[in-house]
Amino acid sequence: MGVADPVVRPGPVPHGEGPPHRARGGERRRGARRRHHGVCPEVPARRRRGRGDGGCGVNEAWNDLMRERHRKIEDLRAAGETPYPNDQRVGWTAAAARAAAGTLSPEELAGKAIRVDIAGRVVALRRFGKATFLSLSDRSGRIQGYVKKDTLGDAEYGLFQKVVDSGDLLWLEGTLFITRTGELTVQADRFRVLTKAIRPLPEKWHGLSDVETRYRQRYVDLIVNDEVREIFRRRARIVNFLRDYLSRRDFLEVETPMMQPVAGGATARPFVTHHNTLDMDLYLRVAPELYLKRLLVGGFERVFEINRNFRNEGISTQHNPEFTMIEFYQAYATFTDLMGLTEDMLSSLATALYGSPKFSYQGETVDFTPPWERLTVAQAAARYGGFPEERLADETFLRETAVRLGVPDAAAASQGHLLVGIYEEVAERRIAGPAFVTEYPIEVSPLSRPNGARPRIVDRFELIVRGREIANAFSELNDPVDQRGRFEEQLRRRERGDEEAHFLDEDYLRALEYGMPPAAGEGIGIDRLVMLFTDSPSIREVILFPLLRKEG
RNA sequence: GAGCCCAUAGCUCAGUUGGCAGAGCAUCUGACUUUUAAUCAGAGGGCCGCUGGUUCGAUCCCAGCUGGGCUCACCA
Repeated sequence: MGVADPVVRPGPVPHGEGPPHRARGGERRRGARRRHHGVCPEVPARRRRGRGDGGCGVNEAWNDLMRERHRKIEDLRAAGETPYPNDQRVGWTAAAARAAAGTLSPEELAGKAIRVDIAGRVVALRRFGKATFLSLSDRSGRIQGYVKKDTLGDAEYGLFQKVVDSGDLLWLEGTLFITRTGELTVQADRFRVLTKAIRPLPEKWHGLSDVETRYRQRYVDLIVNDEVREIFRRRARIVNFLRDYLSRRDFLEVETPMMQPVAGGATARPFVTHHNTLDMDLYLRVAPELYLKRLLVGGFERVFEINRNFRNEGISTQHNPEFTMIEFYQAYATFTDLMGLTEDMLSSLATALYGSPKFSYQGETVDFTPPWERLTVAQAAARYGGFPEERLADETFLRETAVRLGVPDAAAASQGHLLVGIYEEVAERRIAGPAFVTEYPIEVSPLSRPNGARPRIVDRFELIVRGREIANAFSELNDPVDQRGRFEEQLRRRERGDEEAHFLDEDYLRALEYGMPPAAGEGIGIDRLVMLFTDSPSIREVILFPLLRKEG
């Protein structure tokens, strides 16, 4: 290697000329780092130790902490070890070791001399010269390891001291015992570095709290913040519960296209992508609805899908451009059947998670004990807006109120849009719930079945919990002629500039013409449900990798 | 898209009425064989987000930009 002292010989630097030589104080160090593209980076002389460390192979951008750790990789190699072996089998987990120890007293445990071998991330190290305690974290939890010189031997213990850092992945084999302070511990007589970490872990006490770093480097967040791991474990549990619940009731799980030639099934702006070979524009789906109902036509009378939808709209604590929904459809059922199913499903889920249908969200109690409140859109608007309910049937009143409340496009909107606009403005966010809001106007529900007695409203409900829409369900429109008329109305809206209006899907209409059984369908926002059940204030806390702008 | 707030060491944060940049943890050196935020002594580590402006001098004041957070708008 031998980069002869690269530290700077800056040529004459014209005064007052721009970077990188603006500040004289910083010049030496900066110069050293910057001036050697593609060559071995500079390592302070006192750290070189003539061992081929810190030389070529070391990334220029690495800081001293990382160079130090890279040096330890060379130390490992010098001791005949590889820093990234993949041949180590692991017999135990932390939880298995705990289970094996059970409630044995320290003496009983010592008597049984249980041998275990575990692997995991070193998340804490407490060194005492000739002995070291460490905390090892694996998929099942944490367990303490104890490594000491007279058990390991001088050479092995010396290597351990020299190369093992917090953040490394380590394998230990030894005997279980309980320390004086009562902690179950693996007293190791063998160890092996399974992966040497170059980057240091965040601080042990405050951990990683910078929200941006937590989302961008979720891997670090998951390493150090146990409660974050717990959120995503719980998310998996929730999804499994729902899948199991529906499967047991004879629903078939299916997967339908995420890339669709026509984006349908929801009022939303889609993302557009392109298939090169077919030279065809495709939309990322905004909903699986129209495909799932094609399956009803096909004879799968109960289907569900758990998957992502994509909506090219705003980002907030409630919205991520891609989000997960479960949608399910049941033939020969109506939206009122789905109210019962939803009450049962979600109260059972709450009970599975909390042992009770009651739980706390952001300091408020949510109670999923059935039956849940039912109220109409007009009742909710009247109650929370302080209007007499009769007046909400009067178009002039609706329009004036909507304009006053700042409902978008209130001047031109239909009566139904005005009512829903007012409801959303004054009522939705104030409904504590769980509540089924019903009697949506037909204009805002182009895929729903009209009510038999009152054709201006549809047989639909939204489930509101803590002011947020958690689910949306309706009896499905299966009259192909009516559906074509609804699509055509959506096209007229689109022509008037409504980018969220539905497209007309000819193939879907063709499917309806073959006959779709009467059915009801429901979509539940998984992310929002998980927020509720993990007490998370932001949707980004329950999505592993939320969308962020490109890193600067 | 708009308003408000934030950006300083690997992490968590102080700070400078504008004058060579600070702490704790982490790292390195030394002591230490039942600790768990181990302890003790010493050392190193900074493009103070980026680009300009003002100034003798900017991490600090001003402007623009980038990224993030919250609220609002849109939406589920």
